[in-house]
Amino acid sequence: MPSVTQAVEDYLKAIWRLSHEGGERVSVGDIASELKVSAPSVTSMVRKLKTMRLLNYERYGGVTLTPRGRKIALEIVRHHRLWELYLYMRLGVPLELVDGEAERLEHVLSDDMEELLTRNLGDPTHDPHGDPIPSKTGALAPVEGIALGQLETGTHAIVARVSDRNPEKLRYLVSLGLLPGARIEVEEKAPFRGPLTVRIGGRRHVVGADLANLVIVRGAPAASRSKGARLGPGVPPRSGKPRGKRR
Amino acid sequence: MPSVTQAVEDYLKAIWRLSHEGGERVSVGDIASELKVSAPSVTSMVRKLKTMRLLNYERYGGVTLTPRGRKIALEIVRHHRLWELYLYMRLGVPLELVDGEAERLEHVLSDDMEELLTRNLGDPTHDPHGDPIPSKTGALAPVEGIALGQLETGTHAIVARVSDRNPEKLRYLVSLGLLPGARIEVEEKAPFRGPLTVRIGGRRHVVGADLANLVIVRGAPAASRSKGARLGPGVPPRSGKPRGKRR
DNA sequence: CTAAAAAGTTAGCCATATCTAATTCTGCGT
DNA sequence: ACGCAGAATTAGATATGGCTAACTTTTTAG
Ligand SMILES: [Mn+2]
Ligand SMILES: [Mn+2]
Ligand SMILES: [Mn+2]
Ligand SMILES: [Mn+2]
Repeated sequence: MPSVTQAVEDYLKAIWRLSHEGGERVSVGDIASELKVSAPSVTSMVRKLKTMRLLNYERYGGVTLTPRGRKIALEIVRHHRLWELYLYMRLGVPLELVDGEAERLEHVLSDDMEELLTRNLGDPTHDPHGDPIPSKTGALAPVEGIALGQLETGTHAIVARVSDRNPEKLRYLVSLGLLPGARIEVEEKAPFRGPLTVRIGGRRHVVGADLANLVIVRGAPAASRSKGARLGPGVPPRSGKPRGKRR
Repeated sequence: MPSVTQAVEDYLKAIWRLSHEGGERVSVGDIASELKVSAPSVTSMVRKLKTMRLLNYERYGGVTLTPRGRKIALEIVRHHRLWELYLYMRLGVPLELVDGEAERLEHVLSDDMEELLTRNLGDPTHDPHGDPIPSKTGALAPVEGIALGQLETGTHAIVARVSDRNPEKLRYLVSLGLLPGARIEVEEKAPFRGPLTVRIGGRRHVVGADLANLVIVRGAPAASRSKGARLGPGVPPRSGKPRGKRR
């Protein structure tokens, strides 16, 4: 009987993320901090979601998503990441702002619009932070790679993903040029979780361990020419025609 | 103390429209039908808006917007029309669908995004139906022109505006090519609110009086070169024209 | 093994926004 | 001038989602 409101969508998405994509059990307290609401609010919502058969829940026992709940969560994640990419590529919204904007837009995306967005972006697979975009059917590519902080001195790599949980930190990472597609080399790594000296596009930067662990990298594909270079915003701000005529 | 929620925004926008852009008094009943809610809902909302000093209201006396209320209404109208134009021009959303989409998106547009949208569209002055877009400061160009139904036989004109109140009718008008920028000629007008025979881009159509009054036209600027031709979507959305291909 | 601490739940409120049914105004027609 | 029909308001209820304070269960540490 109850309907899928914006609050319901945000809860399901939060639980999906906290359970590391839908598997593990999630505690009431974690949901509360993730969504910045009180624990009683979570208990009450979680009981409602149970009656809607969107998650499994026993008192004092944490929650897991049902297939139906996961389906809705993935749909919202898809909306979120499509909007992020669109805003970044086509409207030139700064990377550290796209998450906040998408947080509201994700609840406002009709099927028609989703289709148009998808086509306009050429069936994209990843959002501008490097997170995979769930397919319409709910398939989700795995996030491959390891944390920058794990790399040894001398390693070359390409940034695959940057966490967007903290806009401040993301802003700083962006200012270093440490974003998806960037080629990097670890010039030095101090021991005991020490900072890394990283070469990024000509410049050298020292990056603390905490920050370095927000960045996921994958091995550089030999020293060939830039293949995986994710393009920045393609916004020639008032160019009439969106390039490719879709077939 | 109460805040400007989505409901508040929709009420203010409705009142603004019903009062013909903010002047005349509006009755509770009219607001109720416009928003498709019950009269008691309106009474209660209107009392709240009064405490927020967004409108003037006395029991049994109808309402008018205060300057603060009008300011918010215009901001939402601006959002609405910017989104409409953006969706139409850049994403290829069919004209008869943009209003519905914008109805939700209008509540989700940060200042940053509004700025980007505006720039991307080149400081537009009119939405795709031909309605003026309020400026950031609240200035609004007047709607000039007369209803198509008023024209006499033999008149040439250019469509300035098409009402979007009814998606079905709009869809039909679009199929006739009767949209902003179109050059037309009234070939014949039957008396007593009779239908018009109109030449639109090569083709001849018969348009009933009711429909004809949804279309506002202005005089054709001599028979010079097409100046006012409002461009269609910059997106060749997989077909030439936004021929709505509903599922 | 047991007693705090931490986590979670229940109880009771509040705010927002709607509705139906009952009541009260207002303004019009006779 | 008055009564009545229609418009508007009041009364009372429902649904959603959030909060604090108080209580209960589980977990952890000594
Ligand atoms: Mn993201
Ligand atoms: Mn959200
Ligand atoms: Mn419109
Ligand atoms: Mn709206």
